[in-house]
Amino acid sequence: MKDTETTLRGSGIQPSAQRVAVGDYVLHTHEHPSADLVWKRVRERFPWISRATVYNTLNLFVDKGLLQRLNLSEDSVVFDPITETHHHFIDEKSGIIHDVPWDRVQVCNIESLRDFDVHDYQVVMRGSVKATRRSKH
Amino acid sequence: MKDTETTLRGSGIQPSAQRVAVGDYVLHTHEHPSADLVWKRVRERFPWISRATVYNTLNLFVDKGLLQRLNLSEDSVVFDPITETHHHFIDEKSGIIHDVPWDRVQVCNIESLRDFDVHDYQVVMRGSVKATRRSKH
DNA sequence: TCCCGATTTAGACTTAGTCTAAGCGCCGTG
DNA sequence: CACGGCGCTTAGACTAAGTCTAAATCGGGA
Repeated sequence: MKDTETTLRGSGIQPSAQRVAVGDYVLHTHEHPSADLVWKRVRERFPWISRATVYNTLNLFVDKGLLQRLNLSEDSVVFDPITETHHHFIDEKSGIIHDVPWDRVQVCNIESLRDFDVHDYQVVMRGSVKATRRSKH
Repeated sequence: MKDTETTLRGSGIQPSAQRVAVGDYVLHTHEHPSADLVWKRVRERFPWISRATVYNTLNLFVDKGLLQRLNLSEDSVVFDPITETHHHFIDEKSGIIHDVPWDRVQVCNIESLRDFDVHDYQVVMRGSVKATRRSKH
């Protein structure tokens, strides 16, 4: 796992103890945490960190392109480290979000839309996880 | 435009003056309103309606399948009358959501996902609206 | 008409997130 | 080493969106 401090510098972010603590967790997780979950996770190691700092840091990471803010399911805004583009599948029962690799589905005719200049897109799927599915962790 | 009262009965909802007022607006709009915008619009005709009633009614409509709750863009939960499935395009500048007809783009290989049972999906696009676009209204 | 369950209401409460003002810490300079 | 300044962090107040509660009201069937 790449050194978080290096990653931050590479994106023009001045590292600090708090920012590295947030980055250590949120830039390497697959659990699609909400902002408050990030706060909780980071406090496990840095109990003194404040809520405002976590929010500021997450917003900073989003601005600098290290993190993506996702608004996929009800009642939750969620963060996802940016590695490569991918799709999302939401388990309707649990609300858990799974990543779907970019090349597993294809979207056609995006470029034929006359009215829109599409910079970015993804497929959002909802449904249930098949019983045979093994846990990803 | 189909009679709102009939639509409500058809979905097993007991009509009331307030519910019809909310339905008259929200079941026929294309402006993808937030809950508070619905409240504002409905109050233009029924100034005495309360916030709680609007929220209750919207939730009821969602439960009964008349309305879809969309979480597409930052800081907004938005309602969309359910007519037929369609995709969404979000103007990155204004945040305005546009409907994209279902057959304008195609998604392939959804059924090849071994781990998931997909009940429902859509393509969410972001970008800018081309200058030549005529207003839809 | 009366009654009972369903609906509506105002406002308190909760939750997620932002803002503000003060304090702290780190770094370069003299 | 002391100083000064800027940027980071902090606690807590504030805001906005939405839910909950308890009381009042409505409306349809016996």
